[in-house]
Amino acid sequence: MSKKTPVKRARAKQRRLSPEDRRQEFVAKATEFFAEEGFGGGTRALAHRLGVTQPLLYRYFPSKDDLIKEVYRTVYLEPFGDGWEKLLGDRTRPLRERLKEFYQAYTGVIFSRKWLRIYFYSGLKGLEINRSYVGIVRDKILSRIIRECRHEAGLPAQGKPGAAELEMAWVFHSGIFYYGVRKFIYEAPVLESKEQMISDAVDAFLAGFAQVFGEKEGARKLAVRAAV
Amino acid sequence: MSKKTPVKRARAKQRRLSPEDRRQEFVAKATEFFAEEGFGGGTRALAHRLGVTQPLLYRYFPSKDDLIKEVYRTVYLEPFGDGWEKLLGDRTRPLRERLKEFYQAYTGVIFSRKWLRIYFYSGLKGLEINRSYVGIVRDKILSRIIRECRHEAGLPAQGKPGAAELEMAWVFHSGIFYYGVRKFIYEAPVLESKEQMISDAVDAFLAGFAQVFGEKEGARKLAVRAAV
DNA sequence: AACCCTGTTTATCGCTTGATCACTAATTAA
DNA sequence: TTAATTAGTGATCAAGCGATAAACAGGGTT
Repeated sequence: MSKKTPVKRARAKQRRLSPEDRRQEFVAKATEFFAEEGFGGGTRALAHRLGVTQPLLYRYFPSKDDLIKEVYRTVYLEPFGDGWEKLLGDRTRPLRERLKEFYQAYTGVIFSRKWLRIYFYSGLKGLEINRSYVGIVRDKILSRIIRECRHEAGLPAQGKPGAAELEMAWVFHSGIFYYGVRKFIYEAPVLESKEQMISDAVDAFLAGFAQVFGEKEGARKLAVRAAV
Repeated sequence: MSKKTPVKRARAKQRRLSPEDRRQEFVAKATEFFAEEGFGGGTRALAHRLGVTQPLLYRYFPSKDDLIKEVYRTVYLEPFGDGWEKLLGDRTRPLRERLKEFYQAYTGVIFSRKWLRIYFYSGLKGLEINRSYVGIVRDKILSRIIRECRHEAGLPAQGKPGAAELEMAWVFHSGIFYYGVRKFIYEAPVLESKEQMISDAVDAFLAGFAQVFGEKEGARKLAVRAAV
C-alpha cells in the first residue's frame, strides 16, 4: 500500500441524524460487532465498521464499557413483551397449543446469531444482568408453565412450583433453547423445521410431566387428550 | 510502592520436575486460568499465577496460541472413555437404567466450571474442535440412544436415526446439559439433587419418545400432527 | 577445577489498546 | 453574513500486549 494519502476525505453526504438517533445507530451496529468479535474487539475495528474514526466513539460514550452496557440493555430488554404471560395463561385454549405458540414466538426473538452470542459472552463474564434474566425466565415463564401443567393434570394448585417440577420445566425449556445454540453458535446441522422440533418437544414434555408428576388419573387424561 | 527492588529473589526450593511433567503442570494451570479469564487473558497474569516469569512460558510453548491448543486437547479428550458406548448398548439391562447411569457418569465429567467455560469460550470462537465434539456426541451417544429407544419400543431398526428422532434426543440431551450450564456458568440455583434431575429427565424422555414416535400411538399421533 | 547443559530471569522491542486533546468542517442561530 | 455550536478528524499518550535476546544460576560430567 502507498503511504497514507492526505486526500481530503469526501465526507459522506448523509443527512445528519438527530444525536439520539445517531447514538442508537452506533449501539445497534456495535451490538452486531461485539456479537461477532466478543467484547475484546477493539474500538478501532468497531469505528471502522461504523465508517467513522475511533475518537468519535468517545463523543457518544464515555468509555468502551459504557457502550457495552448499552449493548446489553438493548439486547436483553428487546425481547420481553408482556403478551407472553397472558398467552401462557389463557385457559380458553389447550395448553399444548399455548406452549407451541409461545415457543414459536419466543424462539422467533432469541434465535439469532446476534442475540445468542451476546447472551453467552455476557454470561461468561458473570454479569448481573445475565443472572437477572435467568430469574425472569424462571418467574415469568417456567413457573407459569408449571402452574398450567398442574391445572391441566388436575393437580391441586399451589403457590410456588416445587423444585423438582421447576427443574423439569428448565430441562424442557433448555432443550428447546439449545436448538438455537447448536444452530447459531456451533453452526451445527439441526432439524430444518423449528416448528416440528418445538411441537415434538412440547408433546414429549406434556407426556413426560404427566408421567412423572401426574396422578394416575391425571396422567391418563393428558395422554388421552393428546391422542385425540 | 517503591521502585523495582533488585533483590535477588530467593528461588523457590521446589523439587525439579521432569520437563514433560512441568509442561503438563503448566497446561493444567493454564486451563484453569483461561477458564476464568477467557482466552484473552494475558500471558503475564498467567505466568504470575504459575509463580514464574512470563518469558518462561515461551520456553515450553512456541506461542500463546500453541498453549491454548494444548488446553483444548486436554479438556476435550479428557472425558471420552470408550465404556460409555458399551454401557448404552448393553441390552441385558433396562434402557431406563442405562440412560440414568450414563448421564450420571457423563455429567460427572463435564459438569465443572472449568470444562464448561472452556467449552463455551472455544464454541464462541467457532473452533473446529468444538464442531467435531458436537459430531461425536451425535454419533456416539445420541444415535445410540435412538437405536435403543427404537428397539425398546418395538420399532423396526434402521441404519440411521431419522432427523426428527435425532432432534428429540438433542433436546433431551441439551436439557440435561444445561443444568450444568445454569449451575456453573450462570451460577443460578438448581435442583440440589442432580440424580433426581437426571432420573426425571430420563423418565420424561422415554414417555415422550413413546408418545411421539411409538408404534401404538403412531396413527393417532399422525392425526394430531396433521391437525396442528 | 573447568566445562556444558538447561531452567530461569532481566531487559527490551514493536505493536495494539483505550483514551485525550487540539483542531477543522459542517450546521444552526442571530 | 457572521457568530456560535456541534460533528468529526489527526496526532498522540501511557499502558498493556506477545514475543525475543542475552545474561545468569545451578547441577552433572569429565
